[in-house]
Amino acid sequence: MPELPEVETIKRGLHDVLVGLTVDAVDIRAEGRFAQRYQLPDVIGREVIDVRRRAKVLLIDLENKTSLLFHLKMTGQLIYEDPTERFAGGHPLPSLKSPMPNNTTRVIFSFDNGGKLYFNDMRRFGWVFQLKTNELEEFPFFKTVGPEPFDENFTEEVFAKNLKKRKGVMVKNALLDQTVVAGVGNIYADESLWLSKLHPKRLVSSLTDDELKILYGAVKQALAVGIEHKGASSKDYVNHKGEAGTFLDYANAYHHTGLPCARCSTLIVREKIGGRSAHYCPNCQKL
DNA sequence: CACTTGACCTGTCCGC
DNA sequence: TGCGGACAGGTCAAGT
Repeated sequence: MPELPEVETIKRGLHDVLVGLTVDAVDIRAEGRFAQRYQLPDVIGREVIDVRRRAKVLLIDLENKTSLLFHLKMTGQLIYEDPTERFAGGHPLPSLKSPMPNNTTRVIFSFDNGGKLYFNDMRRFGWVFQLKTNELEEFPFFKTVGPEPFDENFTEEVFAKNLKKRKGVMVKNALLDQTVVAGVGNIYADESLWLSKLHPKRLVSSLTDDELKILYGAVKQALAVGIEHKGASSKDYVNHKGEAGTFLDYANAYHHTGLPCARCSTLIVREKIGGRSAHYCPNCQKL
C-alpha cells in the first residue's frame, strides 16, 4: 500500500500524537508462523521520544534507545485512537468502516493516556521489529536502500548515477528499485513518468541527459504533490486517523485507465510491465 | 553479476 | 447468484 507520501503522512500524524506517551501494554494478535512478524521484546513502560520515516519504513524511537521499525507493505495501517476525541454515540473513528480492533488488527499498543495504536494488515505482508536505535544502519534493508528524495544529497547527479546501475531494465522498473531512490512505488513511478513524458518501457540506457534531468524533477514533484494531498487511497490506505488521502484526485496516470490524458485527451492505458501494472498516455509517452 | 519470476497473504472485483 | 481468475500500493529469495 503505502509509498513514501503515505508513510510520510502517517509519520507526521503519529508524531503529533505519540511523542511523550508511554506504552502501557502491547497485544500481539498473531500465532504460529505469523507471530515472528511482530517482534516487540522491550516496549512496556517505554516513552516515545520521536516518530520518523526512512524510505517506506516508519520508525518509533523509544526512550530506552530502541526503535520500532514498521513496514506496512501492501495493506498495513497504523491508526491511533485518541481517548480525548471520542464522538458522542459512535466509535471514535467515524471515517473507518469498522471499529478498532477489527479482524485485520495484528498489534495493539495501549498508552498511558488511554490512547491506542492499532497496526492493521489484512494481507500480513507487513512487520514490526525492535532494534537498538544506534544499530539501525545494520538492518539489511537500510544497508542497501537508496537516498531520500528530499534529502539535499539526493542530487540530479546521484539520481543519474544510481539509475544507470540499472541500465538494462525498463525505466518503470528502475524507479521501483529502492536502491536507486527510496520511497517510489507503483503509483508515484507512473505519475513521475507521465510528468516526464517517458514511456515506462524505455530502457534506462536509452535515456538522454535531458530526460534524466526531467525525470529527476518529476520524481520529486510527484512525491511532493502526493504528500501535499496526504497520500493516495485507492483501497486500503488511510492516515493515522483512519482518513483517506486525496492524491488520486490530482493524479494523471495511475488509476486513470480509459480516462483522457490531461495534456492531450488520448485515453490512458494500463499495461502489465515487469510484473506490475503501468498506466500511461500512449500519445504523450511514446516508446 | 544482471535481470526476471515467484512467493508471501487475503479480499475484492470482473467476466462468463 | 456462483465460480474461477486476475488483481492489489512491496520486497526478497530463487531461478535463468
